[in-house]
Amino acid sequence: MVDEALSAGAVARRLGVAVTTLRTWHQRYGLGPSEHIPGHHRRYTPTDLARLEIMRRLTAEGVSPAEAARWARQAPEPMPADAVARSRIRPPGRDGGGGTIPVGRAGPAARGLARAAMRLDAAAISETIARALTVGGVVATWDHLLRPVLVGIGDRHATTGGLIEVEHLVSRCVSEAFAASSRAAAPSGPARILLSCADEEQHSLPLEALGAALAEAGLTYRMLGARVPVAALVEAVTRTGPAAVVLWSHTRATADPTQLSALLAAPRRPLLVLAAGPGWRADTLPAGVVRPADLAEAVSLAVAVRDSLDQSRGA
Amino acid sequence: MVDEALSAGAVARRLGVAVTTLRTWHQRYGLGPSEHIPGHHRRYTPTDLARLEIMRRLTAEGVSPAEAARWARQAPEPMPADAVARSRIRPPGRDGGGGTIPVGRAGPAARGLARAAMRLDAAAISETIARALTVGGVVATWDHLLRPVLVGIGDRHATTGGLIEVEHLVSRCVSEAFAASSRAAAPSGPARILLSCADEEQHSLPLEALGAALAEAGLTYRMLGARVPVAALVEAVTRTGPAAVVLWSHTRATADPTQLSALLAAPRRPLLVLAAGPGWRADTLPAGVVRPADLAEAVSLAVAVRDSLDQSRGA
DNA sequence: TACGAGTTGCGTCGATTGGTGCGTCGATAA
DNA sequence: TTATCGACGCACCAATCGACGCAACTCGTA
Repeated sequence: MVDEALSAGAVARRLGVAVTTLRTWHQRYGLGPSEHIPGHHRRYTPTDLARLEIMRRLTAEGVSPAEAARWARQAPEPMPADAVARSRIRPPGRDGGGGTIPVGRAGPAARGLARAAMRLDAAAISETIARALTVGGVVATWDHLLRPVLVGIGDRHATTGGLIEVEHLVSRCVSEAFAASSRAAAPSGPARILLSCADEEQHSLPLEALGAALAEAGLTYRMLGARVPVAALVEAVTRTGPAAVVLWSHTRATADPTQLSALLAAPRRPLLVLAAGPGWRADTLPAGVVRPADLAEAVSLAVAVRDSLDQSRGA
Repeated sequence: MVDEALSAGAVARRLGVAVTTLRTWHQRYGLGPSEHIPGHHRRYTPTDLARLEIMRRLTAEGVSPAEAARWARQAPEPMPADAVARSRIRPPGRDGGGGTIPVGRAGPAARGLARAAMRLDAAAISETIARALTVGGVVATWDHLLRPVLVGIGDRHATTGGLIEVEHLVSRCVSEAFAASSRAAAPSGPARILLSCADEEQHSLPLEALGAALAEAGLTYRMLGARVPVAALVEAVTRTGPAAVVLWSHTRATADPTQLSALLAAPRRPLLVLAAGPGWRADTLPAGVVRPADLAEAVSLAVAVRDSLDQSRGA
């Protein structure tokens, strides 16, 4: 009594791909039900499903679909994922498809992440990010994995108008991963760095990346989050007296230099004010504000502030 | 005990189906009298009748007959459909206590959390929440600790206009805590529950609480997050075919019943559609939508859907 | 830098399959 | 005598089938 014979639709739903894709995988790669009479409906046994699961996992790791299919086809038992991840060089094989996210030459990991995102596979997304974080650290993960994928999703969303769910899901997973990373390497001591988004700015992911990078570098910080009004920001500065403040602006619309001036004029003026993000324009920044080019520079600036503080205190 | 043995015709008349259909249901789905000698007449006990009632109600709601039969067959005592029907009648509505600052009577932990929040002390906030989660679980923590504090902050913000940075910081810490909690008790298996905010709805914290509670209960879910347009939601539903969908609306402005109707009209209609949050109005909800009163009820409803398989053919 | 070739996911279309409710028929239990 | 039984078959409809094509991404080449 094997009631586990899943239909094509059920399997597609479980994997997160379209039904037509299942058919394509069957006829292109031979990844179909073990017994299938042409013309009749496909009935996937648990074994067939396991094969497809392998296919799903490998593609989520960035392996070319053709290659993944070859592996899945002759896979008597679940294979170690390490061996796969280790072989970074992909055999010649292009990639694409209507529902993919452009990641350029950001590497197979980014490609896999994009695929997992498209099928709303939160588990695979989180796993990929977590692995990248432990292997390459926060800065590298952000620059070479997360940012390309996020930019790709953003571009696609800007042109087609869709993919909003994908964007939200990925953002959430990234946020969670950063939070977990920060928590794992959480240093102690007073927080002397304040991270905040500009007023009306709702993209906080880059700031969270910075926070995770700071935690990784042994720095403590305070994160105010998105959409912080100037009054609230100044209020927080005067109350906590941070050594450095990072203000993130993603677009020009939220990059009001007045906010930076307000920071510089605050009662307890921070040693360092960083205007981070592509929103700021160099020629409109008030004097005394530093504009880091990328995540790495922001981190090194923060580290420098910490060192100078330690030195001045003679600790 | 055997005094009420109904004949096939009586049962058929009571259910509103043909007699032959009863026979069909017996031999196709095993939904027959508990003791039946082949060739003899069927005698339905009240228990058998209850099973058939479940079958009828589920199919009337649009559930696939095979699936409905599976529910009805393996229904010991607590029937999900019963819970569903019962929840239609709203239990005595408990609005979150009309006081100005409800934190006061929410216990010392809430008071301490509020104080840490005013201090912008992220570490203390996170620690308090984490301890509450491990001690009392997700539901209790949400109801007795987090919600009072969040409501209190929200009220303050509504009247004074300040505290935005506090609100953000606490939200972020809560979000992180839920993420960590979900990750710690992360079950495996295909996600059969979809969590999403209504269109334009940007409060996702309650949904994250629900997610954490589901993970705690051993359920997997998919979280779409805030501000999900109807099109994206329907797209995700048709793509992943969840058994249940929870749509959160915090305020009336975001509670458009059209979104629920769109869910019910989706190609692969979910078994259960939950309209969660104070935004929804009971009298405007389309038929077939359940409105849980609180977090605990939402969790129990989701648990009821757990064991459902999505294949439409029985053993 | 631009462009064509190879890859790949998936939408669309007309035809078919398979699940479902129920009517019918000869035989049988009540 | 009547209601029901088991078996068979039919009509309806959603899901799926196979085939085809589109769009988009990558990469090699000019």
